[in-house]
Amino acid sequence: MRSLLSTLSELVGRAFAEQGLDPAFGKVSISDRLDLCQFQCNGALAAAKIAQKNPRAIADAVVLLLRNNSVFARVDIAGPGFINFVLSDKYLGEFLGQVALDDRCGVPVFNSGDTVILDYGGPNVAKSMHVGHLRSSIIGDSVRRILSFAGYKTIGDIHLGDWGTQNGMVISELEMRHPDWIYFDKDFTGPYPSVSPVSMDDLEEIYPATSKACKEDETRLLKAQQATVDLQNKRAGYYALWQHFVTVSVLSMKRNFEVLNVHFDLWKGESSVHDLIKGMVSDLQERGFAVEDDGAVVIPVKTNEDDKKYPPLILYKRDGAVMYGTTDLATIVERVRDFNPAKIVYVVDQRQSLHFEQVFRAARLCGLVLPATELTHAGFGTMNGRDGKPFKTREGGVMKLEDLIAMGVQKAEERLSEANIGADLGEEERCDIAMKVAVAAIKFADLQNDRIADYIFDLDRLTRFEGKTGPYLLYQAVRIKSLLEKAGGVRRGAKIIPTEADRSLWLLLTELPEILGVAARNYAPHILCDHAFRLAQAFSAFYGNTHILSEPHEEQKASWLVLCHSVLAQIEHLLGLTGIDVPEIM
RNA sequence: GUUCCCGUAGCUCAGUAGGAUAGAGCACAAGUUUCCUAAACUUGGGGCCGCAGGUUCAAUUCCUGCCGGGAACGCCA
Repeated sequence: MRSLLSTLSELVGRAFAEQGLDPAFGKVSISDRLDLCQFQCNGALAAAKIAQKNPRAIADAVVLLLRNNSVFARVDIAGPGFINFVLSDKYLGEFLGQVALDDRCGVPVFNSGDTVILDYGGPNVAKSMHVGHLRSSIIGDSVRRILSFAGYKTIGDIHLGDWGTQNGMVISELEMRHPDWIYFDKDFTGPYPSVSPVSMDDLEEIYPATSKACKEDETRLLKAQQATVDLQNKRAGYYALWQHFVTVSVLSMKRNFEVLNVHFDLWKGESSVHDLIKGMVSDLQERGFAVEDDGAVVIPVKTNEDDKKYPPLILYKRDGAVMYGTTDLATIVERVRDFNPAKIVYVVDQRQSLHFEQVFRAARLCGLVLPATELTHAGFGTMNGRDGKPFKTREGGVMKLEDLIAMGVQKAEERLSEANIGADLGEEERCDIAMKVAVAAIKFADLQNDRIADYIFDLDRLTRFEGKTGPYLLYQAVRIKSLLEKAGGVRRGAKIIPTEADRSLWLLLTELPEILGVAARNYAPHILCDHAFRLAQAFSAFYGNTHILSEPHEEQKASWLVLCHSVLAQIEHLLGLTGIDVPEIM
């Protein structure tokens, strides 16, 4: 169904058109002055210059055409030419009646199925997931849900970091520790054992150790780089060992992502495109885009359109290894070939903006994508500690994701016991509720921030349950669920009667389509978080001074129950788009 | 040095293609529970929207410069 604002804008636009003005001037928005009106149109001010008329004169003419329309209870002019609208309760009630019956909460489909590929998550093989991986996963997952709801066909790809130097580091470290392993016997022809010789715990110890060693010792680093080249050339033992790293790491990742309710359609990685690289590079060399420079093969990406200085994108290092720019470019080739996407959106740390600028420029320069294909780096800011530096635990390390979640769960469990909620439930169900509360707290605390800005990671804030938090929203939703259950359900199609007590809340329910449009256009989940909170807060105020179940007038009670139902539906929908589940009780 | 991002209340942050009186949470002060879940609600104090110009009928929002903070800048990802 159409949104209220677009319907009103069209109506007002026609009034502008009748004066020979662009109907776009009729754009209606939510009022900034709710004390004066519900909706406003500022078009008369903008039109004044073009029409060479006084804005009030234009507004007067528009108002004259609209004043007797039954949609409005009031249309008037304020200040220099703002046109203010108050809807008739009859129209508002009828419109909201349709919203209440709509399973999309009144949100139209914005797009008829263009394919969008979302690249997010991107954890590295052989490293454990820490809080730093949180943002990419949950922002990306939310953007995927938003675009999917908007009508796009979405494909979420985790794009594992599985082909880089860290693998060579770990392999060479293992070779030094266990030279007798058959993986390092060049004469061994296989098959290799099916069980991994290393566990995730082993890898968590090995990677930091080898990483440190490589930083301190150049010959150690050379060894790691050589192992990387050998791996990329698929030396049998190394490749078999690497496959174990991937299996073990992916298993651990899946556990984390399941808890976070983060979903991927594809579990591809940098290594997935390895076989495409050789052909792609030689093609680019033949066409003159890729050139040799200082022993490496690069694509100069500086264009003449601007005088910005960009380093070239490196395809092959001097030692013959490929880099993530190479795999990212090849991945574009693969995605275009397999899915012909309208957009590819990368939800990756903002600090990589230069890298993506290089990759995107290279892709366009070499004609690897159609000009109309959107390539976007939807970057996100760094999680900093209180000192403004990237977050570290007190011990100086990074906090593991599992530990963070466990802290939240423990706090939620304490809360349940204190309030004696769910005492009659089984251990498993109580655990499920605590998990949902903890995940809501963590996700909401992160997602409510504008994606691009750095933000202060505060443990207390991530596990806080009061105020503008995930648990607050869950709590409001749960309260409504409980109330609806006590009321014995909602009468579908019940007449909606706006009153002083609830009108502002009803009006809030008309805003969802535009909110979603903004969130989808800007890849901005925080817009949804903010709106869900506003809804919950407005509902809570209403709930506080209105006793619904004891209302004697049946018509009024039925209208309020529709209100409760609609608020719940929208909150659940908004939370669903951020990947937050609402429990039945809490 | 070059480029990018950020600067809004004591703190953490919103402000959705420029609009009328800039909002929320936390913290602080005072209140609310014989009644639908107090993880709640109500009320209060708190702001040269970093600074200076410019564009505009209108700038927290767009442009330029400066100041302050962060980041990236060829063989890590």
